[in-house]
Amino acid sequence: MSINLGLSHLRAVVGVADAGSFTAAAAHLHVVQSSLSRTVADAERRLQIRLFVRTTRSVELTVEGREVVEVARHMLEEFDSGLRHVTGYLDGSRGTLTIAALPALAATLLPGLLSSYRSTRPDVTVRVLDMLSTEILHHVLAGSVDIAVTGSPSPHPDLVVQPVATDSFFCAAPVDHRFARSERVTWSDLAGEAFIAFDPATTSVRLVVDRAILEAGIGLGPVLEARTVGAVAGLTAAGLGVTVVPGFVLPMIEFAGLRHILLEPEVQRSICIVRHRRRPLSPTVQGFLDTVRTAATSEGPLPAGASWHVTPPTYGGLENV
Amino acid sequence: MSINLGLSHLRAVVGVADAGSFTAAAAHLHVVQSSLSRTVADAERRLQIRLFVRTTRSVELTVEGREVVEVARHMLEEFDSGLRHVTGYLDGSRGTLTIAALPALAATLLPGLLSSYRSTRPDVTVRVLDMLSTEILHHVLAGSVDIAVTGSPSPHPDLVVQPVATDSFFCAAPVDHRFARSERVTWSDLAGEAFIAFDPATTSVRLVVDRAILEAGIGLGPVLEARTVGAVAGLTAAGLGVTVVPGFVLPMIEFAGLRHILLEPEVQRSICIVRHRRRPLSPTVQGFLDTVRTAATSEGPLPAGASWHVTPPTYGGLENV
DNA sequence: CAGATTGATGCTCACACCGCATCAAGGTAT
DNA sequence: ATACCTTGATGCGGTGTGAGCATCAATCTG
Repeated sequence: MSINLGLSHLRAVVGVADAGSFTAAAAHLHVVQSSLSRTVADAERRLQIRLFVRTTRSVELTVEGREVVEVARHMLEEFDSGLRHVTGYLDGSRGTLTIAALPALAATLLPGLLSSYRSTRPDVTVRVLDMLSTEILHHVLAGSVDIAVTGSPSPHPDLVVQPVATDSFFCAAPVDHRFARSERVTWSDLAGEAFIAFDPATTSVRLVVDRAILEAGIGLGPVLEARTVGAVAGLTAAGLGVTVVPGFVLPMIEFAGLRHILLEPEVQRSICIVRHRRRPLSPTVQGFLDTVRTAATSEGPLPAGASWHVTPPTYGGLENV
Repeated sequence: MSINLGLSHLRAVVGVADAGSFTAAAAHLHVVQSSLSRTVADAERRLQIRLFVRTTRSVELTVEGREVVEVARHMLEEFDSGLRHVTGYLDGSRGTLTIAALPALAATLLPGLLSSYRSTRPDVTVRVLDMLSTEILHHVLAGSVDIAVTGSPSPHPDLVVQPVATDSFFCAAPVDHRFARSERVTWSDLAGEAFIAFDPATTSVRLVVDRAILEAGIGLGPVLEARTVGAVAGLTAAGLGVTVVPGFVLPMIEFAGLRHILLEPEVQRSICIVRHRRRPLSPTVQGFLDTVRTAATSEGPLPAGASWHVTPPTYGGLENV
């Protein structure tokens, strides 16, 4: 005989737990305080347990309350994400496609793909949200985007990942730098070099670069950090150091007149399409995936150092996106 | 602007999809048909999409309906299991402990543990549900049991698995069989032997045995299948063949007066405690886990071929149950 | 063609939920 | 110390959702 709790009970309990106050939670949930008070009391009555200890001045979770809230929060997240998956899918059926992508990919890889896609489905409204890689995965999991295009995503049981391209890392240096005249540059050559790095909090590139530096067993010279591609390119062009960027970023730093040299040993990241395992594939999404596959097999143009990951013609064994 | 669907809508839609009929689904959901008809229509109105094509004689899912139902089903499963986790946890706080276990473990391993547990918490009501290994994991995932004791469970992201013991496999033979006089028996020795096997549909032991036989690269003689330990032991004692059982089953076949010999190379299965990652640990569950740890470290008595998996005193790196 | 069964619809009613007003209790400020 | 403010709880009235009952049109069956 399971206890009958509704969604409103869960939202009320989690809301109060998060806000730490009935009044604040009520405002946040767009109901009046009295209603919320009743709903929480009702939940406690149904569970036959006290979830909060209230004094007239403060609200605190009980031990049991803390556990219940954790489970309830997960239930609500699952419910809401399910709802978003459904509405997103239905929007897709009505002609909307929402894609999350890394800024560099949104600027270089996506335009060509979307141009091809537009020619096959001119009626579809496409939204591109450029954001950081961790944010991207959250959006896919939460169901607020149809698919995502990102680099080497961390595995997750609810995510289906399909590599579509690989992207090599280059050293970019000002034209008067000694690297600009050399035929080849290795990671070890970066030892002691003044370096312009991406902000680790905002770009996933930094992670890969740090790791490669670590594996080369060297130390950099003075490091200068910047958040945007433009700033990094500008600082590099000004002679403040060299930098390392993936191939898909090269077109975006062209303006600065830098020279780029493939770093050896070659370090690659894979560019992947990520979608939620349980999100139904709407016609618009399916169409986009078809476009990507066509582009990959026909080897459409890509920036230097990047290449399509050609999907085998038969999908046996491989998870079909 | 997300669409506002309630649990009742989801239950109605999934119910109709499963029953294939409004009337049947209404009966199953304990509402009248008219109410269900309205609820589904309301869900379709809110989603602005047709989920079912109805003739007056049949109901069929649309393409979109099929996708929506799949997501909705998952949402309901998640919701209901969350509810069961909460109520199960609260029951635990009130003094109830529900354990799922393989029949052999419920008969041999659990009694001693529960006896110790009873001495520390005499007020707790303990329920033991013995069932097959696949069923066991379903119950843990669905939240209908606190924990489970089973052998080598398949990994699952929502399951926390803690090995507590290992169990070796023995060949059991009638006293007048040649194996009964031999010092050692290898898996290869089983080649061509008449064999009493467990029904593969009802016991997980069969899987392990089949695999070991396969790896030994031999074929058995005539195979006789039975479903219960008693039947297997009886058939073996009657001279109809030899059998292979794990150590925890040995006490249960003692009555038949069989001889058992450790099979070489030694094949083991690990006996594990399994719990749901998000299920809060009630005092009763925590107490039982403490009892198990105490029994393991004090090396309490076990059947032949079985040994405790002593948990390292520090839990660094290991997932603490 | 008559009867049975299907899902949809008009009607009524009950209950849950919401908002407003108010209260008691416990902090805060002068 | 006392007046004031903020907190959560509660009495009350209104409303909307959802349930059940009765019935209908459409269709299948014999």
